[in-house]
Amino acid sequence: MDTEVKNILKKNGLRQTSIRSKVLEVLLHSDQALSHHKIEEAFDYVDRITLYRTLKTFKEKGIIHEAKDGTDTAKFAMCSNTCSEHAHHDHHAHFYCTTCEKTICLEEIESMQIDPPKGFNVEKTDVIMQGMCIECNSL
Amino acid sequence: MDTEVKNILKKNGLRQTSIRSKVLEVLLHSDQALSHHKIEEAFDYVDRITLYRTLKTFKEKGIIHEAKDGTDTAKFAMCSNTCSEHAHHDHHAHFYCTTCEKTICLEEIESMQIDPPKGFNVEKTDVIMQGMCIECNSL
DNA sequence: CTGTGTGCAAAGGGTTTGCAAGTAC
DNA sequence: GTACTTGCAAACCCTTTGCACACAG
Repeated sequence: MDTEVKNILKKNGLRQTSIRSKVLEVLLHSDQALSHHKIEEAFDYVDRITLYRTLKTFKEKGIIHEAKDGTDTAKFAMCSNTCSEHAHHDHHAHFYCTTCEKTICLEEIESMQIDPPKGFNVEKTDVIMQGMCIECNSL
Repeated sequence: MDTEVKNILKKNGLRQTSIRSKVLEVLLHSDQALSHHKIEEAFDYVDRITLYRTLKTFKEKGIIHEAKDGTDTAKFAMCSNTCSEHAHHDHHAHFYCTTCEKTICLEEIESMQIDPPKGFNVEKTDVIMQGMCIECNSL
């Protein structure tokens, strides 16, 4: 049914299982980065530990990225197509709306554009904004 | 002996206790943001729970700020003098060195300068850089 | 003396590890 | 059939809460 999901798993040498498929479906159709908890809720029931491992596997394969949003729980979102096992490219800012509690990837804000101080080598930059998102603002 | 420590506690209506004084001393004389764990190590022995509460109190009073550095544990550093109970100003970037594992406050990088997308209201922006710090670079 | 601070026990939440049973290929 | 996945139990770490005792003011 969802050939995109199938392809992603195949491309990464992962077996087609109902849990993996469902996790990918949920993330693919989400406009926001989701917590472990939210993903868990999308299932009638899923073993929490298995879900942790699934997410870890996806992260290692470069299928999803873990977004920090300033809250204590990590959020997960699909990587752009250019990501792979050895090259992640989630170099964008993340916005956490304190009203609706959504975590949104801001692809338009390239986090790597910020210059570090002289003498510092930067491998990775995270930009986390908190405030009110465009949807909550227009209510 | 350390009048600065005394003054900070007095100014914030906190009692002079050995734990609080020591925590402040440690943070005042540190060039980096320290984890709960590192602060704990500065003591011969300190009750971990009490230390949590001490840090929480300091944070609420605006004496210290909690820096996120991309690792899973929070780091703590002194606030600038302009911070108070109701107005925090730790609007600077933080650098985590993956070599020496230091977390450094980059006061020169104002995190609030980054513009959010149209329609979004930003209350707080965190910028976290990871890489190699100036000291490790010159070795 | 009074209220703030501390120490200890317990509990809660998130996450990982080990192992046996199940399943994709 | 074989290796990868899953499910369950247990454990680990970080952090918070409750309560009795200790101590700064």
